[in-house]
Amino acid sequence: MRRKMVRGPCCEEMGVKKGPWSPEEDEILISYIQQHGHGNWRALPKQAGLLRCGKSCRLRWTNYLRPDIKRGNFTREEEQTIINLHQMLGNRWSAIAARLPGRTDNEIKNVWHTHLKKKIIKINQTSQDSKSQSIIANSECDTKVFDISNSEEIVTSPQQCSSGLSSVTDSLMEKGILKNEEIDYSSEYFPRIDESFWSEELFLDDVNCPSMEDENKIGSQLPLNSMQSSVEMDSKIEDNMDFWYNLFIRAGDMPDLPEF
DNA sequence: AATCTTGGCAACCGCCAAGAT
DNA sequence: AATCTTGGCGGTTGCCAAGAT
Repeated sequence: MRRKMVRGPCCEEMGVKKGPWSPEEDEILISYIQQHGHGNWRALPKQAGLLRCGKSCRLRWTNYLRPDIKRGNFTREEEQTIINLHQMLGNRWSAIAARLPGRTDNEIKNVWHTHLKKKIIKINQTSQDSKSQSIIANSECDTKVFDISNSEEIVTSPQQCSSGLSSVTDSLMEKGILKNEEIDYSSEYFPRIDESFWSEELFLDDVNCPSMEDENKIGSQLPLNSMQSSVEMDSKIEDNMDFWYNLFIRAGDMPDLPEF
């Protein structure tokens, strides 16, 4: 019988330090990597003279010490990008981070859980009140709502998307991913994040939500509207990741929104 | 002023996939 | 082919500061 390999925690060794990094440790790690590169993370702490496990060193470097890390608050554009990409990819933080230069998956995950999710849930709850038959109302009002398998419409407004949408869908149709009859281009399928999303007060009476019937009509091939949980769908999105991302870049002519 | 609660974030844990042996 | 090692990822935890009571 084949046994599953199990590895113990990487920091089992005695004397290995855990918890927050001190400035001195940071300095040692930076200095070592600048001189030698990181090479083998497991061997690094010993060679650098750090009482840390390799994994801890790698995490500290990739999430905090790397020179190309961008610190500070996320811009609205970055937040919008996260929302859009999360809509496409679900909780695949590293894939999302790859589209946000200088931001780490950990940071994006944190900002999602602490800021963005709350805003969207607030919208979702308000939408539930006003649109009982909508897709959103059909979703459970907890964090699962935003799983790729069950996420609802969080995309830019029709105005924001319209310029890029037709070329996007054209291309997908060329590739055979999307069929013309599966698409309804009418703007009602694109509930919007408008200025109310970015402010503390939400005015959501006019959030556009597709009905279940509409959703079925659209089918399962349009990632912007109906994220599907299947691996097939997932890979289609992945294959066209740049394409979808470019859509959102093109759709970036958002209205001037107030600062937080 | 002291205590409790909440929110934000850095860091850890466990699992998995890929590459090496 | 089987086993081992490593790096990467996502979920979760725990600490700390700020705000509320």
